[in-house]
Formats: sequence, structure tokens, C-alpha cells
Amino acid sequence: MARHPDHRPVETVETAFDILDVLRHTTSAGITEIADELDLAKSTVYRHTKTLESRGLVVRNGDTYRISTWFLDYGIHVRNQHPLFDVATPKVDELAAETDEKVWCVIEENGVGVHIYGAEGRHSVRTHARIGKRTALHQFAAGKAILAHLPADRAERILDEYDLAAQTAQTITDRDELRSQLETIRERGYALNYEESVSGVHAVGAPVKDESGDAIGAISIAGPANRLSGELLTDDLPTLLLGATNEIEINLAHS
Amino acid sequence: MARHPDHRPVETVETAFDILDVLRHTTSAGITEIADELDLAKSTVYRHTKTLESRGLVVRNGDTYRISTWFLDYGIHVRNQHPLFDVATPKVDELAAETDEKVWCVIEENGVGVHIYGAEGRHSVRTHARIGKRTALHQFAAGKAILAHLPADRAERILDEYDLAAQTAQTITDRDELRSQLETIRERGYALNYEESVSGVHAVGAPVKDESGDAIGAISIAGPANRLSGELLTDDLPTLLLGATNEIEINLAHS
DNA sequence: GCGCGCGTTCGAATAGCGGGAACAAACCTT
DNA sequence: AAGGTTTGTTCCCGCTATTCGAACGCGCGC
Repeated sequence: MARHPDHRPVETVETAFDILDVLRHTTSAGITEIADELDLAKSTVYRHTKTLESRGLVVRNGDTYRISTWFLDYGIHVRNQHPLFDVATPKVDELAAETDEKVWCVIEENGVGVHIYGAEGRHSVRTHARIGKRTALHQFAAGKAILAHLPADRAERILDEYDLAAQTAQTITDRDELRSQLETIRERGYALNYEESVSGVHAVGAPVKDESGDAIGAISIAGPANRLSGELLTDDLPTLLLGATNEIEINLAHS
Repeated sequence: MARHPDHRPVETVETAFDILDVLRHTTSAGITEIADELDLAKSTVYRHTKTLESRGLVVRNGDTYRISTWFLDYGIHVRNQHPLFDVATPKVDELAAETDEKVWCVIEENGVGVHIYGAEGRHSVRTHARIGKRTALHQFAAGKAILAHLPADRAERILDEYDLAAQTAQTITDRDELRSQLETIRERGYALNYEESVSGVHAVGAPVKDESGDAIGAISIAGPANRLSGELLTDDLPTLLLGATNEIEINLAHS
């Protein structure tokens, strides 16, 4: 495990997923449209698309194709078998009912945060977040909570890779500032987000750690900035949230 | 469109998805395990898996791999952009709140029913249904409602293909019986399910039709057999349900 | 400590992928 | 109505990229 052999990827597989990516971004597209976009011969795209269609992975609608609900089956399966899902879901529901705000369960995968479950409170804010949404870890409360509780070298490598892109004017883009925030987060156990991912939205996030103390995910509570402020944001909600994540960690260890 | 050209599929793509299928069924597997299952050389599986990993489509955990949450992103995207999703979701929630039972939104794709959204009522039965679940149309209320409102030739072709496999002892396996039920369903506008998909569970299903009168999906209400019986099952719930699907159809036409 | 089993690497052979050109049908435009 | 444009579809050839099998090195457990 030292050398870099030439690991050339299987190009045919890459083009297949390139095609699927085009279909994912364009809702529905035809053969020529895809071929133009990817700079491939029509015949190549044709054969690939027919292959995917025969597997049921894309669905034909007249002369255009869209990706099929098999991906929903694959995706929900992935989510449901994640160790955090079963134990976190009921707690997320509880938190949403108690706080009346939007509550998310986020896991870490390859250095990004993935929203795997969300519960609506009665006064939930509507953001563009949705199940499956991937967000850079430094841009939101749950992500920062995860980042702060990852092994130091992994955290640094993740920061190297994603380079602190800004999402709003408040997003932390300075590495030193982020480092000191992460330190604070480690000390008090939870993270705050002041309009760093969506303007007008504040949030609290707390990590869910495994036996070795590394974060495998996080839970967050988000709401409008004017409602989530003062002691509610810095005391009441964190207390509630930490209680929940603590319970989740215990259940996680015994499952 | 008469001859049978030799439509040979792209085999490399097929093996890639064969690998993904193995990973989907086994939670997590190693290179050799996959290679044995598929009768492929270890080196082939190795290269494919590394390709999928470099795209983030599978995730490595020590020496085993699992499929990644990208499929959740793909899948939820497919669901959200389905025309039925946005208009059906609020109605499904309403029905669940009003009836206190489990309510599902199902769409038809390639002759199978796909559960794309479900809402819990306070007394929901727990079945093995979940988002993304695919079910043969003849086996459940929503599916029969769809089948009854598909163009006759398409419906027949679907029945040819799936051959009326039984799910419980009550599942309709006789084609003539099914045909006469579908006729009844067309007349009264809704379908009933007496333990045909899950023993102990009854359900009502009604189709959602597009402008041309063909079903694109259906909504169903399911609950324990002893609670869902008598006039509730044959009168009250159908009335409620048909009101909802009617509204959905109107909203669908204006969107 | 020895061996089985795992992931990993390499090279070689061939089959299968990709491209381009040509066809057919549908669709506008005129 | 006719011709031009664009689409999906088919065919075939050449070359490359995929596949396989064998060999290596490592770690785990018997």
C-alpha cells in the first residue's frame, strides 16, 4: 500500500454513468442531445442507452429517456441499511415535534455531508435541502459538528480537497477561523450556523460518534434567524439536541 | 420498426451493474466474494470496483464495499421530478391525517407499481412496503386500480409478462377472475384488496389518470383487516379517496 | 510459523467497444 | 406538396480497452 499503480478506470463504465448524469441534470433527453453534450458518437450513446433501458435503469418516453425509479430502490436501500438510520429516525421525529422546527439527520461520506432523513416541525422553514442532498461539511452546522469530531488528519485532508467554497456571504472561508471554531465546537459539543448555508436561517448541530469517538453523522435543528436566536439558540436547543444525540449514541452501541 | 437487429447490450456496463446488484443484495462485500458470485476474474471485479469507487458510487469500508448515497441523490431526484409527486404529496398527507391509516402514492413504470411516497397515520400498520418498493400490479389495490385504467393492450402485455405470481394465499392468480375484477374496478372507480399482498391487511386504491384517461399512478389506503371492513372499506374510505384523486387529477392538469 | 485466503499487480490476447457513414422517418418551413 | 433538416436507427470495420489468469505480498487464524 505505497505505490500508485496505473489504475486506469473502466472507461465504458464511466461513459455509462456520464450518460446517466446527463439524464439526471436534464430531466429528459434524446440520443443526439446526450451525444452532443458528451462529445460521443450517436451510435455509442444509442447502444449504451438501449443497454440501460433493457436493464430498466432508464425509461423511454417517446424519443427521450429519463432515469428510472430503480435508483430510488437502490438509494433508499443504502439509506435504510446505514447504521445510523434506524436509531436516529425516531429521535429526529421527536425533536421536530418538540421544537416545531426542521430537523435533519446527516451522515458523512467521502468528506461530504449527506442528508439522509429530515422531519418537519409545524413551523419548518423550507430550504432547498432534501433527502440525498450533499453539502460541503464546512458550510453548515451538522457538517461542522462532524468535521470537529473527525480524526485530525482526515479533517485536514477534507479541507484541502474542498477548499472552503462559500455558499452565502456568511460561510466560513478562512481556514484559521474554521480551525478555531472547530476547537470551540469540540469543547462545548455542538456547532452553530449563522446564515452560513442559507441566508435567514440559523441552526444547531451535534455530532453522533461511534465507540472510538469519531463522528459518523450529526443531527441538526434549523429555523428562521429571528426565531432561533438568543438563549434558545445557544442554550435550550443545544441541551435538547445533545440529549437526543447522546441517546442515539447509546442505542447505536447496543445494536 | 419491424426487424430484430442484434441489439447486443454493452457487456461492460452490464457487469458494472451486476456488481452493484451484488452489493445491493449483500449489504457489504469484498472483491473475491463478488467475483465468485458473478463468475468473473478477480482482477475484472477489482478494476470495476475501483472505477465505481473513484466516481464515489461505491464506498470502501476496510476491505469491503457498499453502494454509496449517490444513489439516494439520483433516486430522490427521479421521484421529485415525477409529475405526480408534487401534487400527490399533500393529499397523501391529508388522507393519512384524516383516516389515521397508512397511505401510499404509487406510480407505474414498465408494468410494475413503484411506491414513491407514503404517509403514516396514527394507527398505521407496518408492512414491508417502503419508498422505492416495486410490486407486481395485480398484487395490490393501487396496482389493480392502475391496471384497470391502462390501455387494454398494455394491460394484457403486462399480465403476459408477470404471469400473476402469488404473494399471499389470497393473491389473484386466475386471469379471468382478474379480468372481471378489473371490469368492476373500472365501473366503480376504485379497487379493493383483501389480504392479497399482506395477510391481515385490507386496502382501497384509486387511480390517478392523465388527460387521456390512462392511469399514471394510484393512491391507496391500507390498514388491518378487522378495522378496514364493512361500510368503512366499501363506502366511506372509497368516497374520501376518490375525492382526493379527483383533486389530484385537476391539479395535475393545471401544472 | 506455516499456509490459506485476501486484495493487488502485470502482461498478453482477443472480443467487444467506439466511431463514422448511410438509411428511414418524422417534422417544419416554404 | 415537396424538399431540407433533424431525429433515431443500423451496419461494419479497426483498434483499443477489457478481460483473464497467473503471480505477488500481506495478514489472519488454524
